[in-house]
Amino acid sequence: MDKAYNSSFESQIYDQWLESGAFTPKVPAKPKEAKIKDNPYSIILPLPNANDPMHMGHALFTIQDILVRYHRMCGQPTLWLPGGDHAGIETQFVFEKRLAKEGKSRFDFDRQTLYKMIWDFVEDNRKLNQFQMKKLGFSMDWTRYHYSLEKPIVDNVLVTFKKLYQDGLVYRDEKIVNYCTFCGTAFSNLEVDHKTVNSHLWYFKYPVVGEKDRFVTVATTRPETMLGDTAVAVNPKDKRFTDLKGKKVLLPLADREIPIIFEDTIDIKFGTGAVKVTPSHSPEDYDMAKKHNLEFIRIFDYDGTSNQNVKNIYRGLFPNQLRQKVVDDLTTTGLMEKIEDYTHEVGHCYRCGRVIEPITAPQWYVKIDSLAKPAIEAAKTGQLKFFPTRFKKTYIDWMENIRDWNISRQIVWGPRIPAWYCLDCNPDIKLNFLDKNNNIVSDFYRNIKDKYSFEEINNGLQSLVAPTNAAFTIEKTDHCSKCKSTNLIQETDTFDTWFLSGQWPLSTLGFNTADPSKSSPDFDYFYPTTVMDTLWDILFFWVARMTMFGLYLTGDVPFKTVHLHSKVTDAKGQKMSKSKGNVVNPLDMTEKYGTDALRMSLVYGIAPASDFVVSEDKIRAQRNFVNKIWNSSRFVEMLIDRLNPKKITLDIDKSKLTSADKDILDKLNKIITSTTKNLETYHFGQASENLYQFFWHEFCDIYIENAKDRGEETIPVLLTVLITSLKLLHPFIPFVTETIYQNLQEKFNFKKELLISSSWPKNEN
RNA sequence: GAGUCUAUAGCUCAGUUGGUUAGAGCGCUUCGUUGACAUCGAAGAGGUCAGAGGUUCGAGUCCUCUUAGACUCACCA
Repeated sequence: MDKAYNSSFESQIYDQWLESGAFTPKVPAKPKEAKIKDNPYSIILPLPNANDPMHMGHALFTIQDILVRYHRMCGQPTLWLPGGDHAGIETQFVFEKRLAKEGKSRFDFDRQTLYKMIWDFVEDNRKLNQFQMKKLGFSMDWTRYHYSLEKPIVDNVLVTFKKLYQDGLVYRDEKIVNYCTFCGTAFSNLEVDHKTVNSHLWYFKYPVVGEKDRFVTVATTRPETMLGDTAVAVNPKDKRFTDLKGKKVLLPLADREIPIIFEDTIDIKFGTGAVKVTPSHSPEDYDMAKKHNLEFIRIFDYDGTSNQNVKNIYRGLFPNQLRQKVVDDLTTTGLMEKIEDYTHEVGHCYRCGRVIEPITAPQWYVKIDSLAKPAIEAAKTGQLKFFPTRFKKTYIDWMENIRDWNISRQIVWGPRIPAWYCLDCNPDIKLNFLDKNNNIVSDFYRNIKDKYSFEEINNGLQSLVAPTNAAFTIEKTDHCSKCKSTNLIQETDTFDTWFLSGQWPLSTLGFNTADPSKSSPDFDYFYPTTVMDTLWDILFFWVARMTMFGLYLTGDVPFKTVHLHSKVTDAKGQKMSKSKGNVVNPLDMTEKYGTDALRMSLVYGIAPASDFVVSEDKIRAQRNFVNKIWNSSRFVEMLIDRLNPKKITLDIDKSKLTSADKDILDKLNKIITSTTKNLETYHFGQASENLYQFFWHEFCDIYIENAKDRGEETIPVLLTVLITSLKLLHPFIPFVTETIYQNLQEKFNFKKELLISSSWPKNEN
């Protein structure tokens, strides 16, 4: 053996594991029946974004590898299924940043071309990502790898959409959505970051119609939206306004008359007690408008600028520009009463960081109540378990307050929603496309149908906006069943990524949504999977959605236990992310200290679901531990050589044990028990710490030191403790333990087997 | 506004259902070894376990309050 552990063995060892088939469990002929007897163990990998190079968050998949290696050694058929996610908006955002560097934008391309470009970009990175996971020693079944845009997976997801539609759970509506005008898409509530912003509260006066010198003063944080006001609301109990019943006010700068409405939800104490109502740009106002049947006037377009619904002088401005102009004009006309400092929460785009514009837009929704109900039940009954258990409450709270899910995104990168509109039946569809000369055309179909052929429109299509009353079919047909037109165009909205990844456990295990009886044996054998281990920050995004889909489609949860692990932070306690530029590359650490050292340092001493700071010191300390294991093994070999025994055996003669022997064997049995228990209960930090202590300070410092003065009768105990320790340590530090194990087999002619496939030790007492 | 979590050695953190002198890594002091060990070993300094009260034979561990910080969720102008 070499004098020090050398991580250059790693790739060779990994290949051995791969070739042995240890990563690929066999599914028996009758999976449903065999399942009960075999007790298979399965984990679906939280699919990394295919465009993402490895970061420390991915390195935490080590936790799953530990679980998988442990259960495999326990003799269970074990599956760890890897994958890659196209990651809709995330990937398109990254790609658009690259375009911007070349001075281009998404508007320079039709959607087919843009899609192809992003596809190629992802393909280049996808292989890298797989290579990196292998480097970290992850014992995933690569024969079952899936990518989220594989045709069968997408097809299955489209079938789910149709099923939801047929069950009356999909609808279109034009509600207020969280719209990012920069990213050009709507987002779900989860994708909005609320940030505290120092701003102002503007007080300005609306003249009461028919009453000279009488005004209603409103207080607002968004003066610019006043151009879209369609009412002023006051509390019916507010005596200051009771005499205004049935009156109207004149909206300044717009010269429209708008009603005064009475609404219980208005806080009498806030501001002036009178609120301007802008139904198209404020969620609360939207609700009020629906209730009171008010007019909707949308003054901002989806590109973020003010539109034709405002006077010419206010047109074409971004919200902050318009704000300045409105405030100026109100001031010069003497209607501005006062401006106060005010701090409040404003929604920002989680992706690009810009202010979210609440805006009415037609979108696709999934009715969520009937899906959430069984998912709540599953958590309450324990069909779905959480670790740490406190997340059960978080999960249930969120589920109980859930709102309908906006599943449409106005981006290119992802499967398009399978709905087709007949343009001739729906001439009010707005089309954005590049004509054959690459000029952007943006107009309603009715205005352009004579100018452009359907082919020209469809080929250069960027996006369309169909009114909510537009008729559509969810099957692609040759011609419209009503008017026989062949000008059928597919919805350009794509699915929220989580709509697709929410079905990941089903898709990857071969569940057949159209005909469940035709699902693959993998599904019958491994579903529901055993554990879902993931970062708690996607509990709602992903875990909740998977649970709902799983229960809706199969009647069963997709996984029995949700294990939520800690996030990796930098030295300052900040979450590592590419945008912050504080990413520590785990692969650099493996180069420097070896994969095992990195893996061990990731779990050593961590508490479940608490933050975890990566430090090089810690990795270095574990490197020393790995080296200690290496050298003590080497020394055991040397000791045995020196003793030159007649026969080398692992059989322990209990009648001849010294007190040192008894002591170490007793401690070995204890560490077997505690490690097993700790792994079963997800106490990886404790397990690794105990093993570290045992191996180094009990076995090396005491027993091996003692063995230096003994004869060959020490050999069985020496080797038993060493080999058993290797097995216990294997899930944590697979490479060094496997290397030593094979070395010992070679040297002493033991039976040949891979440590990865050896059996988990049992307490002999 | 609602909720969750954290507060233990100079630093980063463990401490699983309450039970003998509270632990690890790094750092620090002294000595030894350099014939297994990227050194390693032996010994040691360093903590009123945020503060106050309570439950208990017994609390870092359970309960209440206070203080400080972190995070999550949220359509209040």
